[in-house]
Amino acid sequence: MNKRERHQAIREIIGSRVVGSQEELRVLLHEAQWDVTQSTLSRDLREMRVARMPTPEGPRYVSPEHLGDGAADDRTLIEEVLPQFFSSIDGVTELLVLKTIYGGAQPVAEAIDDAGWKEVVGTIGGENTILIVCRSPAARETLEKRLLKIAEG
Amino acid sequence: MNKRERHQAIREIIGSRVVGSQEELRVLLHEAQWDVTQSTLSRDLREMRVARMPTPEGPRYVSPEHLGDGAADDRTLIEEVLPQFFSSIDGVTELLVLKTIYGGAQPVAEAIDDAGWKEVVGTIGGENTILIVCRSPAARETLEKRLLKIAEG
DNA sequence: CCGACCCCTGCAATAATATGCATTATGGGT
DNA sequence: ACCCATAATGCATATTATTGCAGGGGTCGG
Repeated sequence: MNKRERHQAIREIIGSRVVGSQEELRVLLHEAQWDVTQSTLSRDLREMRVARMPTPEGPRYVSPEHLGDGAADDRTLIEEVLPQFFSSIDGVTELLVLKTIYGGAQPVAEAIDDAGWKEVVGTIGGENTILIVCRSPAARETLEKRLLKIAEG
Repeated sequence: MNKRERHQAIREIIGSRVVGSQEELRVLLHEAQWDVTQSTLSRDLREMRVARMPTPEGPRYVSPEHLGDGAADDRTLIEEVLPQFFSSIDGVTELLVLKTIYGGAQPVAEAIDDAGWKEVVGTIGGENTILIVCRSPAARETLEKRLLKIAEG
């Protein structure tokens, strides 16, 4: 009887198959050892704000936050985007600040994430500035040189 | 008796106010000189793929393109929002980098702010990454463990 | 003008969801 | 360990949505 875990289970189910009614969901949950009534599911779905969307093939439940997932496109290579957007780079301790032309921060930040470099703890991109958190000051220096090299083409 | 125009009228109504039932929508349409039964509206809403999203204040109809809107509304509880979006966590010194699924950074950052934890100096959220500035490396470790625990449900 | 064939709609029956109330679990505080 | 306050749940039922069916217009080809 753990509501939070059950919510998670519900998300996984409605995210991976077509669920058209709360009764149907109840059966699917039952197969996964969750045993609750339709009433509870009605309340769960409200708390989770799961919407019921009618379609020609019948209604289906959809998590609002997963609706934009279809928009996800192909990954971008850092070698392609950085020379195109690069403006300047600087940093202190384990922080690296990379500036790009306007609008370039997001794609570049994404490309850096995708590169999967071990020196990188994480990146945050605004409009034209990216903050890169590095694992150490030494890692920052390594990364700074690498990015500069890539930026030059 | 023009279905297309009626659909447009429906879009305008549900886009400009809260509509909680088809009967309610029927009355509103009636005030705008559209006279149809609830049955017809059920069919219209299906053709338009208008979803019904339950909320604490009662159900409401939302156009598909606005479906994600309510997701981050007042669900500021970190326990609710983190398991849903969590991807990974890492950090250095007093910086903690939390990664989420795409689009999850904002709501989670907001939830962390709302939690009011003393270890947190501040947060910055991008698209799928949150930078959490902690009060000290020790605070960072404490927070990292706590968030990991919450993320697991 | 007449049918044949649509699509659209209302009506009424059926299916699905939401909720008031009573009961049981859960988490603090002492 | 006990008690209280709060939250979670099931049951029965109210509310809401969906749908099978039949009728009303349109349109097109004869």
